[in-house]
Amino acid sequence: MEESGAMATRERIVESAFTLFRELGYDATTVDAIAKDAGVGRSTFFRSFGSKEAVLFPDHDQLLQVVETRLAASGPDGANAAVSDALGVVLSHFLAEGDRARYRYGLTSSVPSVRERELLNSARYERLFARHLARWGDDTPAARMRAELKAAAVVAAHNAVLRRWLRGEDLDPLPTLADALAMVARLFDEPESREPVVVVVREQADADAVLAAVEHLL
Amino acid sequence: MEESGAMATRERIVESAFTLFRELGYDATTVDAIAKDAGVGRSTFFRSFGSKEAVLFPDHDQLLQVVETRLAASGPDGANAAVSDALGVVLSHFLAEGDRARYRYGLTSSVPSVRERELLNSARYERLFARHLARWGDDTPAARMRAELKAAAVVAAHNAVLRRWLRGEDLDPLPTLADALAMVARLFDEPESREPVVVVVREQADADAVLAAVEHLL
DNA sequence: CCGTGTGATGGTACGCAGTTTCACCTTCGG
DNA sequence: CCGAAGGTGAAACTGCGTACCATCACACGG
Repeated sequence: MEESGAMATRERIVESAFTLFRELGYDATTVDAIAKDAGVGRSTFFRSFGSKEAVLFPDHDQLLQVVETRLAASGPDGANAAVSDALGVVLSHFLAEGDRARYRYGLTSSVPSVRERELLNSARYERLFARHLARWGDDTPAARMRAELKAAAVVAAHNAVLRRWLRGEDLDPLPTLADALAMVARLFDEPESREPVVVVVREQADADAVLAAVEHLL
Repeated sequence: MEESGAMATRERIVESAFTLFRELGYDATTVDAIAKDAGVGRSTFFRSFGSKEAVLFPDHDQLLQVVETRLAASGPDGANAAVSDALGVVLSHFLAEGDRARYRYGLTSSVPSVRERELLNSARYERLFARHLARWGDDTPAARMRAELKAAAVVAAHNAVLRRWLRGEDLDPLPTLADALAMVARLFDEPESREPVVVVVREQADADAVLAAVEHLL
């Protein structure tokens, strides 16, 4: 009861909500109607989901928890892998939702409050990544700034890839996400001295001396 | 009347709102109370500001408009300058607000709906920058992704700098913003071929020939 | 001087989200 | 059998945001 029963009511509410949203439209569907359709009281709806918008993202909290534990499990070494894994889990979840995710995306385009809720969800992810990226980095202002920027970038990358899939422009977005995160890594994780190195040697110098000079410069 | 008069009522509403928020707290202050205090009807309040939260950011739309025109005025050449200018205007506006900005920041920490509104405002800036950065870049998927990432990064940079100032950790944030944006530029605008360039010349070659060879390589 | 249109305002009523309160009903442990 | 605990439903309530309407000020052409 505490487990499968409670889950069943939750899922029943979500099912009723999406069905009614499709039939009547989001705005025209009241919370009363959803609760009535799901066979529960209005109180139960608000106890299960804090708001009408939240029922559109029923797994958000759980997903956020998964991301949190994955990031918390990593140290500075596996940082990029942890970020990739975490965002891969999130993206995969949306892919698994299928039609439901696509319908919700349609709502974000037409219903302001739904779009806002979506943005807030992204912001929560960004805060999570920023916190762990800061933890993995140095304690200097520059490093903390880098963490903020990288957090914003990785979440933006995920969102851009997700949106492309939602629009039907990308049928296999997981490799695209990997590419995008590789781009972020290339942008952020390169050595900081970027000036081209110019080495001037005697043309006749022997190869070992040249290599030694080059290695010394680098 | 159409200009100074309308502005006066707007400013009077804002003044009443902030005063009452400080006295009673945000949640305990109703829109009715604000309108009554400002000597206008409730209708006028909602015509001037679409929501209770909007009165906390009275210049947001105007500021967004300034940013839009500044970005629209630039071509791909002055892109970084346009971004810096636009964000400088935004940051300067918050600095000019002074106490009001700091009080609002306190609200974002304690009142969820205010924090959410703040995040939504940032998201609007991000969309704006993403649009123009995409316009300035190529029409390839990689370039469009870069535009999304850079938009997220520059807005995150501004927000991080602003937050440091709001917390009193940075008394002169404009140079800090310049530094942060320089970091973004360094991360995003480097040539993609990052291998060090090694130029080999005869030691006795004259300087002009060496420079010509170097320039040719770069 | 007078109608008429137009735009801004205030007032009223309404819908509905979200909160609070309370009564009820389980289920479990004594 | 009983009492505590937690989940449920039914209400009442607050307050935001919207819709509608009556009013007023002001401009314009007759």
